[in-house]
Amino acid sequence: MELSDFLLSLTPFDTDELKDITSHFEEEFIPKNMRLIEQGQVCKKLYYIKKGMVRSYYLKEDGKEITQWFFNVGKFMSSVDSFFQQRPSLYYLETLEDSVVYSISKEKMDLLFSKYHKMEQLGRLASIEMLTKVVNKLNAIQFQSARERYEYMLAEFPDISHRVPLGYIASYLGMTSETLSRIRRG
Amino acid sequence: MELSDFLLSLTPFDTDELKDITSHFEEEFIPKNMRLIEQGQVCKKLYYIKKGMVRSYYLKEDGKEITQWFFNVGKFMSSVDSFFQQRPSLYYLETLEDSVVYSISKEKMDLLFSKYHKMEQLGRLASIEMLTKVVNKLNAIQFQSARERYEYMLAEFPDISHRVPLGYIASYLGMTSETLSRIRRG
DNA sequence: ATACTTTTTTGATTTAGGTCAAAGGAAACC
DNA sequence: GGTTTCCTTTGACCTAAATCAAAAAAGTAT
Repeated sequence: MELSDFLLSLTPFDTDELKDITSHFEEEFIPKNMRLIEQGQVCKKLYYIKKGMVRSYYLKEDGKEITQWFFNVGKFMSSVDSFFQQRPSLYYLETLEDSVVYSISKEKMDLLFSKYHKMEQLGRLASIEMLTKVVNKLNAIQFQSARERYEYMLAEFPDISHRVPLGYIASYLGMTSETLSRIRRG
Repeated sequence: MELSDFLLSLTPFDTDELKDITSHFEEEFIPKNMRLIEQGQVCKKLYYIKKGMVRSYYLKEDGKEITQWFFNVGKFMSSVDSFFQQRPSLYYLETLEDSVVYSISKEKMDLLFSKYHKMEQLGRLASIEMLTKVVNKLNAIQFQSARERYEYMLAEFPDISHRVPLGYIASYLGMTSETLSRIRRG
């Protein structure tokens, strides 16, 4: 989906507004397995994913990677609290495929927020949408068996489940690769 | 904290705006153990907690209550996606103590959102704050031992941890009452 | 205070899923 | 094409936490 269509799906901008807003984004081509931001850095950009896929992850004390979220085509993506509060990111962001994204800096985003009332609305709606999804995952993780969690994943991200390494999905679901492998076997 | 101070802490409203906004809220006194909304109902109000405490919970298939969140004094509280999307709530909301809240209907809230650009901003900031907290909990739950999860709880809600029944906290943390009791023993 | 209900604690037992280790398979690289 | 490295699968074993059950403690109501 094009950025402008995505924006329209959340808030009824008129053509001029849309043109102005999208002009603040920059297109970037990012190859597979590139980091967009490092743990500890302040996240400077918010991204819209035009093509490809991205994950956020962090390292546990023992050095193990924990995948925290998958960001699919047609969504905003960032290390959210790092971007909005401009503090060090707890996560890495990394492309899982060759990707095309539109990026915008915090300064430009703030400018759009203050210029357009509707842009604030969009920000609010997008945040609530994200909040709903995270709460969903939390419920899935909190009291379900490993198998049920995998089924939640299949329902929530059907396309992703077979496009990324098993180990990433396992840690996203709070289980080991071995367990997920056994679940998939049946 | 008074509602107006809370609003000011997020967004710099001027006095007239603040007066108008707070006038749309209604004060309500709600005794302990009252339900503010039922699972399956559309949530009609957003609340600010002036005094007291509230929890959200849902019932698993086997009838067990799972506490999903604790809402403390000085915060907004609602069945968020039910309120904003006006669809059936997945949760109950129930007071844990005699409480005083300020409530506002969806219609009035939408009116304020469209009247004041800054109100949208406030909505966005409050959503992101909530999002950050839920993500925190998710990380705690996803890969930590029962004991570590309890320690997260002590850090995040120090005041709550000893004010509500142990069973509520246990299910909030994704463990049984027995396990939490053993953890507390030492 | 007394009886009744609900919550918490404690102990014994079970089990889902983790850990460790090693073998197959797939990608990536020269 | 053949190494090398990484990823996934499989098996054996172990452990944290669940379940079951029953006693103790704390609340609530009469």
